[in-house]
Amino acid sequence: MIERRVAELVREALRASAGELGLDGALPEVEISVPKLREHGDFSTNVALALARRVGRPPREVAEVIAAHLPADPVLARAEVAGPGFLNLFLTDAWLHDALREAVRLGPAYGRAERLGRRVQVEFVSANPTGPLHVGHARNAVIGDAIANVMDAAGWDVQREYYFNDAGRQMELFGASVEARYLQRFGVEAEVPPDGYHGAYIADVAEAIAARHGDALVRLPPEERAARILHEGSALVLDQIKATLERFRVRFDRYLHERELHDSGQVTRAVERLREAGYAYEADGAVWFRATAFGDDKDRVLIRANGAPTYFAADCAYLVDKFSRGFDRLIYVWGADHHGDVARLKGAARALGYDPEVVEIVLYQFVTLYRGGELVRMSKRAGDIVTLDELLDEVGVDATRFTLLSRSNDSPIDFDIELVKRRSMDNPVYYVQYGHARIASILRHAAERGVGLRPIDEVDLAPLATEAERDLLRAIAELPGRVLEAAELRAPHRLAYFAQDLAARFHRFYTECRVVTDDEPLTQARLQLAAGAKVAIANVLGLLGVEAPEAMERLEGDPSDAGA
RNA sequence: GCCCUCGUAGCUCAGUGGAUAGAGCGCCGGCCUCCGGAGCCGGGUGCGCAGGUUCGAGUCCUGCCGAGGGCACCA
Repeated sequence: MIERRVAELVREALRASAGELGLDGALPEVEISVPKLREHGDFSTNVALALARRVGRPPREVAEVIAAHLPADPVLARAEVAGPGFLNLFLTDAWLHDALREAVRLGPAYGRAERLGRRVQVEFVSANPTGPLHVGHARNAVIGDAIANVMDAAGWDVQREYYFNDAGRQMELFGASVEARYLQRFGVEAEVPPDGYHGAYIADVAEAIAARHGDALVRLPPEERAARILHEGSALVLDQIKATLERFRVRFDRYLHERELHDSGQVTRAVERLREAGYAYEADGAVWFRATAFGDDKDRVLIRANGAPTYFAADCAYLVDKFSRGFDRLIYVWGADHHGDVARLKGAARALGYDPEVVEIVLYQFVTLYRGGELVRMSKRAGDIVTLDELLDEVGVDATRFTLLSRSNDSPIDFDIELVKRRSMDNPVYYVQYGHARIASILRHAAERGVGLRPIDEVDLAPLATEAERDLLRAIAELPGRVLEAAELRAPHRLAYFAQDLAARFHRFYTECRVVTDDEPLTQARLQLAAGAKVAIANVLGLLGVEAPEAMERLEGDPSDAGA
């Protein structure tokens, strides 16, 4: 990557000027940034600013010294000292051409870093199997999925995992709710518990069980019946969740059931381990975790007075399980309503003897559904929800994913179904996809005219000289760095913005530069540029889980459609 | 009350301590003999308030104001 090469040049210059600057000890970190203004060069570094105090000389003077020691390099055209002491570097076009060649040659692999040999687990969605997924889960799903994609591209070995909370009170309520509906279906008097689940989907689950067993379960002893229905009901919901996720293009390497942690004794062992470490104690008949030792507001219950372990106890067991699998990073994707649990989870990690820095929580704000400006109220208990499946039926996977990834995790999202459905500029996903389809169209057009893409190493790229062409080249060249950045910051939304930037630069290029002309060398160079842009857009969309179409339907009322 | 997140253009939002803070939407005006006009070009207004750290603060720290969320032997 070009930034690395530039940074190395600057480091060499630093080494060479160390004597003159009276610089002893370690060299400072060299940061390379892309200036906002063209006049400030292709890349810029602030080392001189950072170094000025240390060597006791004015920053501009330091920058001059470093500039004078920059090694000669075919990629480096010139360096300028500017502003308070920036060192601005102007490169030859060779680096832009190299980037384009790489994009075209590598295709789908362009922007993928070398393997780091580091392992990360991303645990996300992890919704209870008590009902269908909705938009809130959808945001969790796309954030986790995109972070996994992006970290994979950045060189991490990623494992995606879903944790089913299929034990505990909520599941019992779910089971009791399904059971009531099942019994009602066969004319047996039964009530859904007041704090149970009242949605229509509960009746659907009951119906599915009835379809399988008829009224056979009615005659079972109550305890056995409850267990059967809970088990089968949650399995049915789970299958439905998996199907929805599949459709949403979210895949997992592993599903872990909380039940297993209990049945295998891992929960008991984890609590025991906390006790041995001196971080668990008994009081009021319950077993407590000394969370206050780690900055939490209060101590937390591990085992209730009635002997039942809490979810937190299972979380501790899961933590032990995750650490035992040797990950370098453990990422949890949580809704902001769980921020209060962060301290105790990290505390648990420390108490169990692990490095809490390995545990990383990605929090995201809530999604509020609107329809044409009108708030869509949702209550899961009352069963008044718009399911993710319904949402996907109505607005589609691409628009849903892109929209949910187009805000920072910290920003709440107002998801207006009518707006996201619209194929308009309220909806940038189509702008980006259109860019991709347009390039595909150009390439088809060229092919029809008998103009094919030659191997890019045989093509002279020097004809790419206009501002629009160079801007597009730069965007393509920036992609690998953007991917690393998005991965490091766990901020996939940055790629959603970058995708729009890429598309915008392509659209301007398209408007200003005719690709297929009688000028053969120019045509060939521009075709290669278009092909590189296509790769870049496709790869960024791919990381977001959004399709890059070869063609799109023309809009009704599109004037270009009139004569076609 | 305590804790977390957020407050940037009329609206919705970007902006990992750097130079003149950006994009889309909306509004006004231009651009199709030609590869897809779902496009392109031009037009302008803004970092909630007050301190502090720094050569340099939208970004870091403190306080205040405002919005959302969390403070269970619930998830």
